[in-house]
Amino acid sequence: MSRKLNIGQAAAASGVSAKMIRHYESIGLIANPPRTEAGYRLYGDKEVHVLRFIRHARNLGFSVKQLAELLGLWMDEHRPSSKVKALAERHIDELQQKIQELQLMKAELERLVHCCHGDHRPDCPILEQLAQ
Amino acid sequence: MSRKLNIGQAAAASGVSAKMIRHYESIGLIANPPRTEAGYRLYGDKEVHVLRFIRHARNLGFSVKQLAELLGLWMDEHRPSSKVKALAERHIDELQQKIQELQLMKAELERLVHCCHGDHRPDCPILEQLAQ
DNA sequence: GTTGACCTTCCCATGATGGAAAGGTTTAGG
DNA sequence: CCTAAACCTTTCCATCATGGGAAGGTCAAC
Repeated sequence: MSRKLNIGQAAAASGVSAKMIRHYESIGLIANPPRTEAGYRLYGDKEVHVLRFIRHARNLGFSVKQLAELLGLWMDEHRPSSKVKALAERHIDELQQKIQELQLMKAELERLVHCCHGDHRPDCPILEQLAQ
Repeated sequence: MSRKLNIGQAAAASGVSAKMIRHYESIGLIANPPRTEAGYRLYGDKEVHVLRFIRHARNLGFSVKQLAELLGLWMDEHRPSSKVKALAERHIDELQQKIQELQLMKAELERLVHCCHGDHRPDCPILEQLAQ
């Protein structure tokens, strides 16, 4: 009883914008869906399921490239879960590296901000440090 | 005694790539430098100083837009340091928000990874969670 | 039967950075 | 003095994920 949805309805049902659905199709991440006679894309439950999977992975910060791998593993009945785990661990490492970068920036900025009076006078250790 | 540098030398002296120096010029972040008869850009100590300032600010994660503000304040003899401090604090907040986002992703991923056996079998809580 | 809300494709923009092509200049070595 | 290497110039294209908008076709409701 799963009647087909057009792209707007599929977007609403999956949380992926229509714009991005078309984009994912154009880069080959998802299959070309069937069309109506007028050319409207039609999505069934299965396609919406894939789109939701994509949204969840994107929410966890996976790149589209990693997404392609994840989708491949998801579709593969014979995947070893070790591959999925390794992929996720690689991503965790990337996230950690990014977090650390940002934390270093933040710590340095906080140090500078604590040194700055922040009043009407022009003297400012922040600018001085940037100018070195 | 500050002889003029061409763009490659200015890049080496400031740590900003020649490519980016031209880019900053094209978007109006820095002034158009004088040129030789052949059209080569020429940079003096002052310009290199500005470029170093830019690099330091970029290293702290300031956007080019914020950079324009920072440069304006740096040049302004009558700036109130409160403005610089406010700008920096705004940036700290942005960094913190980004850090938190990434930390949430990482925490969720770690939770999933800990549930996954990571062996030759296909069963994988990570994929199951993504598929929901 | 018209209007509004969809859909289609195509092009452009973001932000910071790099690559490469096609052509001119300068410099060092022979 | 000539040539080759190492510069410089501009212009275009690419990244990555996303959105905006235009121009035009379609569908549903009143």
